Amino acid sequence: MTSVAPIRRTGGRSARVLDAIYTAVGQLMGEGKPDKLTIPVVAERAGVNPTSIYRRWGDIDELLEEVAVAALTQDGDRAPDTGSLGGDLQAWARIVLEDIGTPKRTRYLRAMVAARDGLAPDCPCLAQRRVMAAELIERSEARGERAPSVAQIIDHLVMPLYGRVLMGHPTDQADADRLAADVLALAGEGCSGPNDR
Amino acid sequence: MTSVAPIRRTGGRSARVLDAIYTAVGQLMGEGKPDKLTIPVVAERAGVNPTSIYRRWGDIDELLEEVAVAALTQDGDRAPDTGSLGGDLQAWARIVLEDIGTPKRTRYLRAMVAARDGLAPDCPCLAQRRVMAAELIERSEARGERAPSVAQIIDHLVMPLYGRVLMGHPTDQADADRLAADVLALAGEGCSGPNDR
DNA sequence: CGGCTAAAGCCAATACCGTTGCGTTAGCAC
DNA sequence: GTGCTAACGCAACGGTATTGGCTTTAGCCG
Repeated sequence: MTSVAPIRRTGGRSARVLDAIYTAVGQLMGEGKPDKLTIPVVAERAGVNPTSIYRRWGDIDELLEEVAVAALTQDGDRAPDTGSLGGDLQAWARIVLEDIGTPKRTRYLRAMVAARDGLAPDCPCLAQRRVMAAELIERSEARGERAPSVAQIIDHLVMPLYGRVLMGHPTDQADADRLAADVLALAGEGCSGPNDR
Repeated sequence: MTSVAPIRRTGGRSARVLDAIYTAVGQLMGEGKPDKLTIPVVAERAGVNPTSIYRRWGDIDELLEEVAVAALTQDGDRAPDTGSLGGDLQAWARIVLEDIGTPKRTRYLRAMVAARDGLAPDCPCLAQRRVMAAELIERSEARGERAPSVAQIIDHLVMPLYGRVLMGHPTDQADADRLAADVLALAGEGCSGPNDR
């Protein structure tokens, strides 16, 4: 059987509905606990029929995950450029903390983690971070400095911040600064071999 | 008003019911996603009336959180004692990864994170880790070695592991080893001041 | 512009969850 | 053993999420 290509309709109304749903989820996530976040509620807030949501996603968690990754992926933050790796790391650490530290973003993060099952090669919400880290490193090496690897920055700067936020551990700018300092120290010492993971 | 002390009944039947519920939650968590984990389901699996669960916890999330912290707190792991800080860190990193890397434990971790709302001074699932870290440090300093702080070990060894697991990022023993090596390097260099946070 | 049909809306039926009131069982203290 | 009552089991209720059938709207293509 020659299965005909299903022609998607992405424009006009569909786009409008989808956008309304996204913004509705965003609003509701910004307001309170995700516990009471149910499909009928989202539908009403979006001025959309619940059936549409059921048809398109089928499950709240799927919708939540989709919105969460969308929200966590598009951070238009520019990588800081202070002239030194230490300054860049510190500034960037503060930015990341500021970003994921807001209640809404924290809920998004938790929702995304909760929705996750099994192993996925790389989490979409870290992709942007990797790009940023790589940019910092590149600039640093262009200046002739010793720089840590992307993996090291992710593991020792981003992961602690994400972990703290996820666990609800209070974290302030000073903590971010210390993490940045530690990573910088790690770069200065080539102790752990090539470490180009 | 002399509020009479409510005499709890912890023995016999109550204990049996509670144990059945705990094991039921454990089984169900080991099987699949927590999405479909509802009170009636747990009750049926435990051979217990749903009312008992509602009365005692009132909410699934509370029950889940309680079981999760119970499961994540009681790790009877002995802190490894290899004779050197580097060896201890590496062995411990492997243990921790082995622990939280199992599907069941990972789901527990995710459930606990999802249940979290707002900021709490310290996450119960990290308390035991802190104790272990402190023990490692103590032994190390007794040998006259330079040791990192507890916070550093948590931030740079435990958090990356937890973060990776939570995000579903594939992690193997080699990754754990590298993290341990990095922390060790961090200890060797006193770059970031006293750092006794 | 007009036809085709994907996608949204509407409505009713269903299923399941959470809740409450009351009778029954069985710890704990004496 | 006996009494008291905490904790469990049972059953019925109310509400809300979910599903299916059908109609209506409006993208996309010629």
